[in-house]
Order: sequence, then C-alpha cells, then structure tokens
Amino acid sequence: MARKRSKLTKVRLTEVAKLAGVSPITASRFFRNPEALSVGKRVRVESAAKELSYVPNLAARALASQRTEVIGVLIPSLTNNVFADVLRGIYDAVDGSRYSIQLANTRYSILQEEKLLRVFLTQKPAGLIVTGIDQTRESRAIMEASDCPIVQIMEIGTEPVDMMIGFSHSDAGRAAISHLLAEGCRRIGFLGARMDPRVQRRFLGYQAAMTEAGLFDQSLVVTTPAPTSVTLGGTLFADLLTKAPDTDAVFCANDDLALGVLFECRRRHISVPEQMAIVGFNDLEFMGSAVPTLTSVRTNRYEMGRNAATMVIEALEGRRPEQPVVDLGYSVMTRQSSTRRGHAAASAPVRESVQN
Amino acid sequence: MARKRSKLTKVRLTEVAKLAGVSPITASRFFRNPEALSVGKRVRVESAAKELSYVPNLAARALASQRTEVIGVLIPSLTNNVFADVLRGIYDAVDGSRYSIQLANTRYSILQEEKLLRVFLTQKPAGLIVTGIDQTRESRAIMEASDCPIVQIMEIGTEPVDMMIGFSHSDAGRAAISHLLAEGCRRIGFLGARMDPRVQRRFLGYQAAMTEAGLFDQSLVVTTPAPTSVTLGGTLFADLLTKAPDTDAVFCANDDLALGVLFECRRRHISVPEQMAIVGFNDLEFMGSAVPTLTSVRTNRYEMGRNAATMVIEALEGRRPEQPVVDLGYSVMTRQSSTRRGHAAASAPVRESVQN
DNA sequence: TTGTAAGCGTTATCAT
DNA sequence: ATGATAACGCTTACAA
Repeated sequence: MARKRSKLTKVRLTEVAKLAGVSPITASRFFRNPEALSVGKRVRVESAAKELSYVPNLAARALASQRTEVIGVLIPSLTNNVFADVLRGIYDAVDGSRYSIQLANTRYSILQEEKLLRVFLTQKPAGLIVTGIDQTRESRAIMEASDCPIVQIMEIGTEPVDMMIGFSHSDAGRAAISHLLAEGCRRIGFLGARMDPRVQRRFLGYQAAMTEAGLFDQSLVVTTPAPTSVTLGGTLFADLLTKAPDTDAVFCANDDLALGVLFECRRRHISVPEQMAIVGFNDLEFMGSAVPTLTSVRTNRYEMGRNAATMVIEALEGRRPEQPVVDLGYSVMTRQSSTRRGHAAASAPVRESVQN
Repeated sequence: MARKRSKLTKVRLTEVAKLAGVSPITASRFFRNPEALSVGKRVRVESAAKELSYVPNLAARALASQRTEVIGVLIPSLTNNVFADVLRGIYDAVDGSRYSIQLANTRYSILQEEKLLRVFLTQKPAGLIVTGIDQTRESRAIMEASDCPIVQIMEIGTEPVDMMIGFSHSDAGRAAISHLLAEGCRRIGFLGARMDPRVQRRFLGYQAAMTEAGLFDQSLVVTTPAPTSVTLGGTLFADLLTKAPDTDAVFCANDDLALGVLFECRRRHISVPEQMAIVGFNDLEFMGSAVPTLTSVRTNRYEMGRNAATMVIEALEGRRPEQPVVDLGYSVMTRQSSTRRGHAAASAPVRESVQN
C-alpha cells in the first residue's frame, strides 16, 4: 500500500470550507466569484479564510483550471532606461490585481524571442506583452494560435497580432527633423546606436524629412550596432565631424547619445546651440536640467506599460478595447539646445504634441 | 456521472513514456536525474520526448513536488539604474538554468516587503534574493522559518538570514570623504535623496570621516526623502550653497545628484574642480564622460546580482559557499571633478579599490 | 445557489 | 534501476 505524504497541516480550501460549513467548491467559488454565493455563505467563507489565513495554492489552481494568472512580458533589455519606465507602468497596473508578471529578456534577438514565446505559451499565460512589431513569422504564428490577449508595445502598425500600443517612431524622427529645419539647420546629422527596429524607424523618419528637404547626405549618418551610452555619443559625434565638418545640428536616436554629444561639444569648445544644435530622443529626466537644456522627443513610456497591462487585464475580463491599436503619440520638447535664438531658459519648454 | 474534460491531446509525460516503452515515473526521472536511468532507457526517453516535443507542465510539477523552480527577487525600485544592473546580473545567472525569476517591487517599504515575502513563501520558491539588511522582525522570522536558500544583496552585515553579498556603504562613504580630504577639501557637503538605509549608511560614513577630521557641520548636510534625479541634484546643491556658501566640495549619495550639481555649477559659473569638487556614488556610465569627468565610488552591481543568483542555485544543488557573507568591495574612481591639481584628462582614472 | 464526483499532469512512497 | 499506486489542492462538468 502506498504512502502517507508528510502532513504539513497546511491550510487548504477544504479546511476553510469545513470551518465555514460549506462544501469546498463553494469556498472555491468565493475566491473566484464572490457574487455567486448567497450573502450568508459569502460572509462565512470570508471570515473562515481570514481566520485560517488561507492562501490559495497557485500550482493547484493552475493545474486544475488549465490556465495561470501570469502575464508574460518580453522586453529586449533590462538595462535600458526606456524599458525600466515601461516596466514600472506594467507592474503598477498589475499591482493589486490577481495577475502577476513573468519577465523575460530577449536581448534584442527575435530568435530568442521566439524561443521564449514557446516556453511562455506552453505554460498557458493569462496574457502576453511583447516589444515591437518585428517578430519572426513563426512567432506570429504561435501567438496567433494562442488564445490569450496579447499586446505589442513601443510601436504601432497596421497588423496587430491582437492589440497594440505605442507610437510611430518614423513620424517622431521626422518631427525632430522638422523642428531643426524650422530652426534653420541644414546639415543635420543622425547618430544611432544599437540600431534595433525602432531606432531604424527613427532613422527612416530622419531620412524622409531630409530627402524631402533636398538635404539628405549619407555622410551625415553615423550608426553602430553597439549598445547606446553617453561615451558612445561623444565617439559617434567625433566620427560625424570627421565625415561632415560642416554639420550644424545632430539628431540623436537616444538621449544618452545626446548627452555625450553635449559633453563632446564642451570638450571641443563648440557652442550649443549657436554652432551645433542637439536633439535627443525619449526625453529622459536629465535632458531638462542639462546646461544648456536639451531638446528631446518625449515618449509616454510609463503610460505605455501601464495601459498595455490594463488592456490585457480588461480583455481577460471580457472588455476588449474599441480600437485594437492605441497611438500614444510623442511630443517634441523644444529646449535651449536646438533654439537658434537661444535661451528659452526661464520659459517652459515648447511642447509640440502629436497624437495621430 | 461526471465528465469527460476536453481532450486537448496535449503531450504529457504518459505519452512520452508510452512511446519510449517505459513507465511514466521512469520518464519523469529522466528529466530530473538522467543518471538514474540505464543508458538504454535514457536514450529512448530522450528521443521520445524530442519526437513529441514534450514540454513539462510546471503547475503539475509544482503541485506534486510541493516546490517550484522559481527564485523570488525583491527589489525596492524598478526605475533606479542601480537595480537594473543587479537584475541583469540575476537574469544572466539564471539564464540557461532550470530556474526562473519572479520579480517584485517593494517600493522602498519594508512593510510591503513583508507582505510580498509572505506571498512568495507560501508559493514555495526555490530561493529568494532580497535587498538590504533592514527587514522587519516579522520578515526575518518568516525567512528564517523557510527552508530555501536566501541571499541578501547590496549590503553586508554580521547577521545574515542565510547568505549575503554586497559591500559596506558606510566604508564606501568614508572612502569618498578620505579622498576629498586628501585633496585638501575642508567644507565638504553631503547631498542625499530618498534616504533609504543604504544612503543613510553612506551618510554615516561621511559623518564619521568628517567628525574624525573635526570638520563635521550639520549645515553642510542637505537631504530629502524625494527620489533621486539630476534636477534634484541641482536643487539640493542650491540649498547647500544657501546654508553653507563656503562649501568647497560635495559628496553626492547618487550619481544623478552629482550630474545635477555639475550642471548647477555650470549655471552659476562655479568652476569644477577649482572652486567646487564633486564626488558621486555608483559610477554610472556617464560619470567618465562628463566634462569634467566626475569622480565616483564604483560598486559591482552586475556581479552582485550575478553572484547572488549563482549562490542560490549552488546552494540548491548542495554546494553552499564557504563564507555566507561575500564582500564585493568598491573603488573610488578618481577623476577630474575632485582632483585639485586639475586635469587627469588623458590618464586613466585613479582606482583605489577596497575589498575587506 | 449549492453540491458530487472526477480529474488536471506530475512526483513521493514503497516495493521489487 | 524500475514500477504501481496514491496523493498534491484545486476546479470543471454536471446535477439538484
């Protein structure tokens, strides 16, 4: 005859039910849908659970129900400030709900992403949040085959796997250039690091705007697959000046790069914005307090994360959004570094918002 | 009579076992301890699993075995760069192992931490990584009552719950001040934000060093519970100059603050380091490329995370570390901002390492 | 609204 | 080294 497993006298649903004088299934219902119980039993189960400090066993729940209350999140990097804000939004939205987050790092590899997607989906997540719109064909297929709500974040496009929230990086890049052109800049350089799909789209916006203005010149473009950093900003800028000494403005695909450019200008005694205008991307906190203050394209990262998680949760509760694709827009935060007429110092940054 | 649940024809262990011609339990053993099988069966189970692309059901595994392969990680903030590096280390260490990470944010609240600890521990995590050494009495009790490996990170102390990896923040703070004193600074201010336990200990190091030198003066200290930011650095520095106009150096408890101070000096035409020396803390990437380059206390954040996770995993595999407390030390990265004789520009930063 | 019975997919226990 | 059997704690399906 078999065994008696170690009786850890843990509090199970059965104990709660016994104390409340109901059947286990009734107690179970209380935790999932209290409304379904009569008021009397509801109260009794509730106090029984509290008295025994019952905590549901998630593994048992997952096994029995064939689904979990875990929302999987796939992001390309843990280090990048941009994703830190997104994550904060996601965690805030999930906080207090029944759902929890399972985070995984794709390291900017869509093959790694595909692999993680497989692992996640076999565990039946409640929902999924994935970065970007450039998944592999296989990834798309398995996502479409899954039946959980999925939100693609950071970008928007016309073919969401399910839902989408983000903004147009190419439009945002274009807006940065329009601003510089309006300020009278002509030889506008582009500095890009990592060159992930989003940075590439910012570049496309730059390229389109410059081409339209009849100003595009390949020698104004300096990029690298290396990850972004302040130091790298200085290096790329130095390269740019070598290739195109007459550069009068720089659009940096990341704020880190922009700060590096600022420092490099200081080192070379290039005055900003008089001799060199600088525009960054993301509007990290330090941009507004640098000297001179640095213009940047503000993106709504926290809101993106928060809304993405909320969209998943709402969908799980049967409330699908009217529009599957949400455009959060961006704003060009115009500050001293790109204002030829100089010092908007005391005044607030000029905010030129776009939300398509 | 009851039901026939929807037959999803999922691949279970049973299918694998059948194809391999063994009993389910033998197949189960293959995945947990292949060595225990005879070579023949091992090969057959392996190929059967591959052929059916079997993926184990973690919920069933957790329920049956009464434990999970999840390492819980409790950190106070998702936004802080410092923790981003730690997390990267943790994820890197876990990557490829059987373990996964469950992350939770305590928001710098030890009560929130206690709550999360309860939730985590009822789910029987494989291990736990918690930030700091200032848990509530209750938290300590439930951690000690748990039987999983636990690593406290970011700090060291004499009474680990289990294991510990970090460094002495007070020693590090003291080292920063020793350096400034050696450079001839006397009126050394302290700027601190958030004032979490680690910042407080850095302050204690500052206070001790200043007191020993007979230079401590409360009017040189400006702190705030607000979260750190570059902008805040400028604000706190302005306050400091109001309280103590003769300040000749600032020790900032975070690099963000230090950068803010640098910008504020620029705004006020205070020359760095001639009129004002600046030292930061953490040595974030930008410190080395600012103009002037900024001195900072380097901490080994990535290694901390990586080693913490490794320590948990090793402990789970029966290899406990010789020493339960690991001191990762710190280094004062001396750069231009605190070097009176000026420009160490071309030369590498002077690195003064300490590892107790 | 509530209860009964079966079963979710795996592993622990004991036996061989 | 391998297997038979009974849990693990909960929820689904169905009935009342």
